[in-house]
Amino acid sequence: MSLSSSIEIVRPSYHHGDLHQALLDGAIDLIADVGIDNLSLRKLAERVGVSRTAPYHHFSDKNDLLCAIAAVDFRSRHESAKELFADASKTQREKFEQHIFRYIRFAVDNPDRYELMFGRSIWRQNSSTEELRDAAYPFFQDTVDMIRCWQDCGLITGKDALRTSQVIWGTQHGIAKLWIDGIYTDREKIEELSLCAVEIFVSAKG
Amino acid sequence: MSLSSSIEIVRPSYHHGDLHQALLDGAIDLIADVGIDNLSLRKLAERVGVSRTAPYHHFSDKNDLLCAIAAVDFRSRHESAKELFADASKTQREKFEQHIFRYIRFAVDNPDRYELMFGRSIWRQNSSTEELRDAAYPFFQDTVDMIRCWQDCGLITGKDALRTSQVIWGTQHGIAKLWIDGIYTDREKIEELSLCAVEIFVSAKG
DNA sequence: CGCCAATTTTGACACTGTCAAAATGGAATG
DNA sequence: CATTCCATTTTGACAGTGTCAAAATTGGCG
Repeated sequence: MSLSSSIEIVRPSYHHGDLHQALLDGAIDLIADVGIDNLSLRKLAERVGVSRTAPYHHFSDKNDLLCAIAAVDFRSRHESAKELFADASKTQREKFEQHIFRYIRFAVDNPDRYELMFGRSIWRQNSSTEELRDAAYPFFQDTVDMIRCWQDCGLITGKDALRTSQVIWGTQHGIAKLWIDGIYTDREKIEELSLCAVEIFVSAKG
Repeated sequence: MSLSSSIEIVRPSYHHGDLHQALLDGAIDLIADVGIDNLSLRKLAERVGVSRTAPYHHFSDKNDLLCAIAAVDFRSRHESAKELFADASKTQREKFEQHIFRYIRFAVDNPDRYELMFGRSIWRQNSSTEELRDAAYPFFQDTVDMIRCWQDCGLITGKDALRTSQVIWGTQHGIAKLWIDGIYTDREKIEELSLCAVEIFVSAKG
């Protein structure tokens, strides 16, 4: 309302500039450094320059923080998928192939972030935050709609849109997970593997 | 060598009867009780009736113990798969469907055991034990051979045996993981989902 | 200025995996 | 039988974790 308020940067919090955001940024940095398994709230607090328990006034517990980080990536993936689907310069077949490739490539290139997004810790037994679900479910829903469209135009099998979509999602997820968890080790062959999957789904029109 | 030795039960260890085996058995019990995430060596030691650090003389660390438990299940799954494949009373199509169904059903019915077998903790960054690899790799290899056979008899697509096998494995693993990790929640539809996957792979013969 | 409430810190607790050193007890040897 | 030996087990300890309760700080508002 005063003159100064229109110039000053808004400070949603008091002592720290914006500890909430700083924690999210710091967490992503820290995960990149030490991996998702070695992420601890204490290390994060130290990196941000704050005491051990300060984060608990912005996130109810560790799970809450993890959900918030994952939500950021879900929104980003959703945007990427929508952008791909709206690209008029590509054929439907190219879009479907890219859909499969991008998903797996993101997971393989960002194993810790993917592990967080789809790992059991944030989803198991109703521990998912409302914010997380609000970010993830529309992403899932839009993916089903995309698959349905590719069925309607005869690119892939048309028996049941939801089930087919879930099978394809499972395939992407499974390939990504097997590599991330270190069971399947041959990274150079991931693209070849993705292509094999695409061909199976495209050829399955009966 | 003496008379008594032929009657007495063999005791491979000294103080405890067979702590090594008791730890393996106790761990499986404990996992069933508290879940894989809440399994701790201290709780395990207490349940077996031994002090905190006793297990360290039979397993070099926690990872070593986890690998040993997983190895037991890998051998068991391998036997089950071989038995199915050798069943002469079933058609190849029935065997393939059962192959998919059994895998996913085992995972869904024993989420903690499956999580241990295929979770990142025991496979990531060369932390897998030689015993674990000796149990798991032959299982993987035989699975590829089975898929190759189903390709040869024209049941499923025949482009590349190894890649196709990996895609199918990925699909099974992905569906199982999405359910276990709590992302896909509808358990009653798991069978329907499995069947949808089977039909896609079977119809994909081009 | 002084109060208030949001924010942060300090202290503490129970729990984890794991190392080092001490204790134990069965087995072999004299 | 007594003694020594060594695998086995225990005790003690340490660093690290998530998280709660209470105290302290700090900025905004009346």
